Amino acid sequence: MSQFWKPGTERPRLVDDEEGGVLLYTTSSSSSSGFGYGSLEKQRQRLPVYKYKTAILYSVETHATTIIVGETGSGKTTQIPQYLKEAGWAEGGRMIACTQPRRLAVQSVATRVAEEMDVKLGEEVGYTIRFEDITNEELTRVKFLTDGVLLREMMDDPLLSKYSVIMVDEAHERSLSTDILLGLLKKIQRRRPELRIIISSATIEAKSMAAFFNTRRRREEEQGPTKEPAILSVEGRGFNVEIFYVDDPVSDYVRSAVSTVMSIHDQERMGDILVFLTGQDDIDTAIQLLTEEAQSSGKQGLVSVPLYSGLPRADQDLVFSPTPRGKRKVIFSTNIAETSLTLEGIVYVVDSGFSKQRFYNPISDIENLVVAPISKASARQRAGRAGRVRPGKCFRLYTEDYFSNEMSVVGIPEIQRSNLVSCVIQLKALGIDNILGFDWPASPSPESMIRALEVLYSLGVLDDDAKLTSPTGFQVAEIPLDPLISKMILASCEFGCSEEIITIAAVLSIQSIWIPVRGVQKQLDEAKLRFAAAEGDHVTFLNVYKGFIQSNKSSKWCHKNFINYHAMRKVIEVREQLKKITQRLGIGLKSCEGDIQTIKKAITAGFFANAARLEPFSHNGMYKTLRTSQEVYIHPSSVLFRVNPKFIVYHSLVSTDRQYMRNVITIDPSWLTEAAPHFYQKQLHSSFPQ
DNA sequence: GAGCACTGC
Repeated sequence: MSQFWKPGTERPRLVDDEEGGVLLYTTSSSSSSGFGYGSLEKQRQRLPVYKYKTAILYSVETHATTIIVGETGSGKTTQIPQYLKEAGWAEGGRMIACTQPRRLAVQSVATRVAEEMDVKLGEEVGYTIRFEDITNEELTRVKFLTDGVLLREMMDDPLLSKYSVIMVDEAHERSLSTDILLGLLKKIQRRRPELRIIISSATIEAKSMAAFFNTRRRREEEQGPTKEPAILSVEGRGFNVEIFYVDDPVSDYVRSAVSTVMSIHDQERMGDILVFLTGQDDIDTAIQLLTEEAQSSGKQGLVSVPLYSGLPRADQDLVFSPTPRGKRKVIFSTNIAETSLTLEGIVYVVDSGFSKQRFYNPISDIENLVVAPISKASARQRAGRAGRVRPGKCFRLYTEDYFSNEMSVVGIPEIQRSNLVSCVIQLKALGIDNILGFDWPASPSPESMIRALEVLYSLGVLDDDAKLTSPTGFQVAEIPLDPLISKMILASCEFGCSEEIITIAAVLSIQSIWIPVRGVQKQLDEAKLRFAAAEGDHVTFLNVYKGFIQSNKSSKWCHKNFINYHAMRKVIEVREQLKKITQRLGIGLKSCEGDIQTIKKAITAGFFANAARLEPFSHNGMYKTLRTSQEVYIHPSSVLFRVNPKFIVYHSLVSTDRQYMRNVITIDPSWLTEAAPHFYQKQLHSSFPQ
C-alpha cells in the first residue's frame, strides 16, 4: 500500500459541509515543490488543481471513493493521474486508470501527460481505445481509456485487479457506459477494499454521486479506507461570463437567435459568437436568415459557419480556422460544441435552451429523437464556452423565471432514455444475475429492462432462468455490436455466409456510407442505382463494398460514387475486428459465393423481430409490423422504396411524422418461423396470409 | 420522396 500522506506532516484542513455528512477540503497552499524548473513543470504548478495535490492524495489514501468537483481548465484530468503515480500508486506492478467518455479525449490527454512526464507514449503512459491499444503490458503504469473499453476489460478481469486507482472522468455527463461502469465499480469495491475510485463530476451531481457510493454501515468497525466518499472542489480557470435573459418567452428560437446575433454584432466589441441550436435544419435556416438580414440592413463583417457531426471533416475544420481581421465569426452549432469540441476565441454564446435528445419507449420499442429543453447543467456548460479567452457574455433565449423555476437541474441520464439490450447482455456476461436488482446510479425503468430481457430471450441469448445460453449467449456477448447484429453473425456461420455477413454487420454499425449531401440528391440517387440490388439495402451494401475493394480502396472512386470514404475506411476496420473475433470464437469465415437467399436468411435470424408486412390494398406503401401491428413505411433512402415487396425485415426505425424503416430486405415469411418458432407461433395462425 | 443530437465497444 502506498503511503503518500504521513502522520506528522501537515494534515490537510477539513471543513464540514453545511449539511454535514460530506467532507470538503479547503486549500492547503503548497509551500515546497521539490520539482525541477522546466517550463512544463512550471505550467503544471500554475494549474488550479496543483494547490489541492496534498488534499487529493490524502483523500485518496484515506477514502475508498473521492469525488472531485472541478470546472474546466482546473487541470484535474492531466494532473491527478501524475500525482497518483508520484505518490506510489503505480508501484508493485499496479496501474492507474483514467477513463473518458470519448476517444479523442483519451488520445489527447494521454499525449499531453506523456509529454509532461517526458516519457514515450505507449510506455509508462499509454492509452487504449477501440482499434488502438497504445500500451505496453510490462511498462505502462498510467493508462487512459474510454469507459467502454474498461467495461470490455472487465469481461476478462471482472475485478479489474491490475488497477490500484480508477478515475472516472466527466461522470456528470452520465453516459450509458459511465453509469454501467459506476454501478459495477461500486460492486467491485466490496470485493476489493484496497481499490480506490476517483470520480470527477460537476458540482450539481457531486452529492448524489457521494450518496450512491456511500457504503458505510452504522456500528460497523471500519478497516481500511473510509467508506464514506470525500468531496473536493477545485476551481476552474474560466473567465467570468455575464448572463442575459429575454424578458418574454420567444416563440421562434431560430429567428430570435439570428436577431440576437445581429444585435451583438451591432453593440458589442469584437469576439466570435457561438449559437447553440438543435440540428442541421435549424442551422441551415439560421444561416440563411442571417445572410438575408445582414444583406438587407447593409451590415458587414459577419462570417457564419455551421457545425454538426454529420458535416464532412473539411467543413468542420472551417470552424477552427482563424477569423479574418475585422471580421466576426458566428458558429451555429448543435450540442457537439457543448462537450465534444472546444472552440477557442468564443466571447459570446447564444443559447436556444433546446437540444435534440433521444427517448426510448419500451412499449413500442422505438427510440425517438425529440427536440427537448436542456437542463441547468447544460445551460451552465454552454455559457462557460464564452469565457475561455476573456470575460464573455451569454444570451439565453428564455426567461430568468423559466431558468430558475422550471428548468430541471440535471438532464435525464442516458440509461433512462435508451434501449437496454446491449447493456443487459453486458451485465449478464459479467455474471450479474439479478439485473432488476442491480444498484445503478440512476435506475432504468422496469419496462425497459423487461423489454430487453424479452428480446434477448427471443434471440436465444438468455434461457428460461434468464442466464446466458452456451455457447450462443456468451458468443453474442463477446461481439462488440448490437446483439441483433451479433446474432446475425453467429447464424451466418451456420449458414456458411459469414464472409458476406460481417461486411453487412460492419456497414450497419456505421452511421451511413453515403455522402451526406443536400442539393445533389439526384446524383446520389443515381449513384445508388449503380449498386442497387433487388433484394434490398443489405445486399446493396455488399455491392458497394465489393466495388470499393476492387477500386483498391480508392478515395477517388468513393467520391465519384457519392460514397463516404472515411466511412468505408471505418467499415474495413470494423470488419477486420469482427474477423478476429470470429476466429477467436472458433467460427471460421465462409463465403456463400453469391447465394443471396442464404445471406437473407442469416439476416432474418438476427432481425426476425423487425418484420413487417405490406398492408393489403395499401396505395401509399403502408406496412404493419408483425409483432406490434404498428404503421410503418419504407424510408425513401432505401433501394426498396416504392418497390414495396410484401414481406420485409428492417434494421431500424426512424420516426419523424411517420415511422420509417431504414435498411430493408425482402424475405419469405416462412423464414421467420424457421428462425424463431417460439416468437412467431401465434402470429402464424392469426395473421399470416396464405 | 425524406432527413441524421452525441457518443462508444
